[in-house]
Amino acid sequence: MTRTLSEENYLKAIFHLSRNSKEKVSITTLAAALENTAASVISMLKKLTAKELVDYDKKKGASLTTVGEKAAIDIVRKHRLWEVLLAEKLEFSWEEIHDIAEQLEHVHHPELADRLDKFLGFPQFDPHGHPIPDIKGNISKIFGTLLSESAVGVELEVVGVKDSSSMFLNYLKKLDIKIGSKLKVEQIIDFDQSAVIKINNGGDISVSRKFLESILITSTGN
Amino acid sequence: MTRTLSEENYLKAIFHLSRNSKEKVSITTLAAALENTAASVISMLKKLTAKELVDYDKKKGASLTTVGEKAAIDIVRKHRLWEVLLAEKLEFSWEEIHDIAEQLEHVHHPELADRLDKFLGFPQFDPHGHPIPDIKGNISKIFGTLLSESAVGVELEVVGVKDSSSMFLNYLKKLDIKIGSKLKVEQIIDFDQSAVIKINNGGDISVSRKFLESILITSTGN
DNA sequence: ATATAAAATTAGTCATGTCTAATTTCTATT
DNA sequence: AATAGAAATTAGACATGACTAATTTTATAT
Ligand SMILES: [Mn+2]
Ligand SMILES: [Mn+2]
Ligand SMILES: [Mn+2]
Ligand SMILES: [Mn+2]
Repeated sequence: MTRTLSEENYLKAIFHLSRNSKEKVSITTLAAALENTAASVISMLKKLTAKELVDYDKKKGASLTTVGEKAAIDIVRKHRLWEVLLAEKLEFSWEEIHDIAEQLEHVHHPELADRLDKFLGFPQFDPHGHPIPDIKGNISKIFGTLLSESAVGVELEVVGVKDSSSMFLNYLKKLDIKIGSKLKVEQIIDFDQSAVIKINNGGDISVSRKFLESILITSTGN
Repeated sequence: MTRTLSEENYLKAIFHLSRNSKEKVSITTLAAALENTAASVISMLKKLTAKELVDYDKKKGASLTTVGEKAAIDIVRKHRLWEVLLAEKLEFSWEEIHDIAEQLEHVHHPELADRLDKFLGFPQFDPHGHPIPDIKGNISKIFGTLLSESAVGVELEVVGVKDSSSMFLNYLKKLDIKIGSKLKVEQIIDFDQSAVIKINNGGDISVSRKFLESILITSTGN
């Protein structure tokens, strides 16, 4: 009953996608997330359904069974713990760790996650600000809200990113934005929902709606 | 030009097998080492030959090209560095680390080995006493000689194992033999080349020839 | 030199996981 | 209700890396 790399990636994708919208995940959505075709997704979902890791066919869309969700959370836990090790111990930067963790998350050993967890001092969040499931699979609420939901003029602090791709993180690096950076939304452009923001009380720059939806912040009073 | 897990395991197997005997490796030998059939080995060797990682067909047997050897050493380096991390940082024991490292060695990132190396303080040997290739691919001579080559009555110290399988290491654990343990060969049985040995100046036990060929020792004077 | 055994090779099959190209089934909109 | 477009599904192909069952080649012993 050991899972293949592909199976694990499907489970994780379903987990993340149904986490946001809370609903069942469509073939099309999964296909886009995994960069596979709909045909491939369907055949894998059949396989996962047979293994009782996924509920499908019912209406439209897939969801994880209890066992499937447990497996997915385990992968996410490993992924985020490895990211902490890569960043804190091996001195990899924000934009490098995700792709390496994407490989490390598939290393199997019953005790590995727990040993890592202990060695790292039971971290609560990974370097991108995402909560690390604990040994029992409990996940704390995500910390912070999307920058896109912030009011204009309020002093904000970056607590995480929604998108961990190296493309996005390299962009942030160029803008000198990291966890702890100060942001302020100066204005929203009605036309396309883009915005002008101020970074670390420095100069103003213009960013897209997509950008605003990829950063997690908290308000720091004011 | 990224290598698959299978390709990497073949390269590593050829490397280890040609290291001992210094000669080209036969299909049969490789098949046994990889627990695959001869037919499978041949088709993979053709593939690796086409990729110019292996020289084959010539006479009988396979050997690594310069590029292939570089790749193999890189995998061995990662394997052993990960073993050090698993043992020293994550507190895994002798017999657990090899199988996990077998997975970790296939994680790809150009800087990963070097970062690990630095974090671990540039270890020279892995927890089984095997030399870790340095950043340039240089490998120190293996430390110690086989227990099977020791004279009777000489005080010896365990410096490593030749066989890192959990089956063998669990056996050693039961015998309370680890790196640093004291051994003495009391007598060799002519009939089957088995031996009676003394462990840590304790009781005598009888072990097979295969056992004697799986332990690396140094003489400690006397 | 010849028979026998071992080793290498070829041919064909299979499981996985992907794809493309139909085809079918929904969903909207008029 | 009819119909265009989107989403899901099916059918068939393909790459990878294994396998089994011949067959051929090579080595060894008489
Ligand atoms: Mn990540
Ligand atoms: Mn992954
Ligand atoms: Mn090992
Ligand atoms: Mn391996």
